[in-house]
Amino acid sequence: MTEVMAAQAHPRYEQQKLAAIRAAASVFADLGYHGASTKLIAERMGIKQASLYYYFKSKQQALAEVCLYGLENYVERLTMIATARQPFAAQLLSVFNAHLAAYREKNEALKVYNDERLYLPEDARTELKELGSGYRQVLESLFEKAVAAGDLRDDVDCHFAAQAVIGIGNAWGDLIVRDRDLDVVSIAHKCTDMLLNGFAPLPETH
Amino acid sequence: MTEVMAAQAHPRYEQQKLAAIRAAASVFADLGYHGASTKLIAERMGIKQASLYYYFKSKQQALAEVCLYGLENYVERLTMIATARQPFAAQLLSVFNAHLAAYREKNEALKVYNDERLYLPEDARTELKELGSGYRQVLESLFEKAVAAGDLRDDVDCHFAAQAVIGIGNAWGDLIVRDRDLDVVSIAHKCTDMLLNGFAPLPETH
DNA sequence: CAATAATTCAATAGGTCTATAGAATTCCGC
DNA sequence: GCGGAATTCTATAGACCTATTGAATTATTG
Repeated sequence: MTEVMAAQAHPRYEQQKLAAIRAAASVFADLGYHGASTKLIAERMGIKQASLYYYFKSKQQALAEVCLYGLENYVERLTMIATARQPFAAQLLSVFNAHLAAYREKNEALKVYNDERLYLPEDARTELKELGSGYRQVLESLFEKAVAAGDLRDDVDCHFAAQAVIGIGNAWGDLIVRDRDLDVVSIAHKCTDMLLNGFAPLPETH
Repeated sequence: MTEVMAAQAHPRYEQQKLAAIRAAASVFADLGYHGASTKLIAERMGIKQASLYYYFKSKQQALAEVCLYGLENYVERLTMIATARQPFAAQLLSVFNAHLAAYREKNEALKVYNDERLYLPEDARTELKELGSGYRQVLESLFEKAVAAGDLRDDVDCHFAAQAVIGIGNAWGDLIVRDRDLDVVSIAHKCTDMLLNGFAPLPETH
């Protein structure tokens, strides 16, 4: 309700607000929303617990903002990939690369979005839901176009395919977050190859 | 330390202990480990909060037991599938069927194992780790055998493949838990087809 | 540098949670 | 139905957590 938050223009505020979101993302990612304490979030950004409430109205709002932050530019990036004029295989590779790179860069916030958003109240979730299901829909229509263009088998279930891409991406995303040695590019290639060609040997083409 | 727990033989105890594990699994699945309260777990099984401590030494022990319960027979079932004499494609289908069916049957405990086990202390996690990585290893060697037998391309990264199967299975498992209308068998078929043949159209075989 | 605004703080109210202790109740063989 | 064991209960200590309040501090601007 207070317009304090809207009174930006102060660079310090913006900077600290971002630090607060990042700290919250980090703690939520480590301990989960319910396991996290505002004290720890504040400590991780170097202020006292009560000061956090200068940037968040409540712990729940912090979660909502972390989730939004995690999705920032995420759907846009996918849309750009989907509208680029490229062979489908290259697009799919870009999708995996972008998905996995997002985990590596903003890993915590995205992880929080995936794992903790369900603890948000209904109304806060609807805003996210649009963004999130937007992601799946863009992916789905990318597959549909590829089927129409003959780049994919015409019996492909595009809804299934989109879910599968997200599932694989998130599964590897989690592993990537935990193990910094894993190579994003290599994994993206393998995911793409698996989805396109499968693991079965090529039939004899004589 | 107390031997009270070991003094079984009382059918009532076994029955209530199981009910306690199931109630804990249910609440942990809904709210996460940290979001769950012993009060709610007790309520969901129809007793008072303090009575729960007759069955669990602590909330943490409850989590450990739920996770173990979630993995029960899980690796065994996979091992049976892997050692059966069947075509690889049939085995892979069985793997997905078993994985998804496990989610549907004991969905809560398995979900808890996947999502909440990281909140267990080191020592409690090692026991689970053996079981869990056993699962991946059985899967991995199943792929290795298939490669050796020529049922799969010889450039398949079996570690990657095993992780992918688990990732896809868990992703769909989560969806299955939330939407009872989804058809396990149909999804298992699509997963198998995707992994084996990919989505790309078959090359012309003229 | 004075005044004003922005940011951070200490202190705490009020709530919930885990786990324990010991009393009350239920169950069961006899 | 009696007596002891098994199970469940009430009550509560002690810890932690969120959010508020109003004061203290720091930054900014004229």
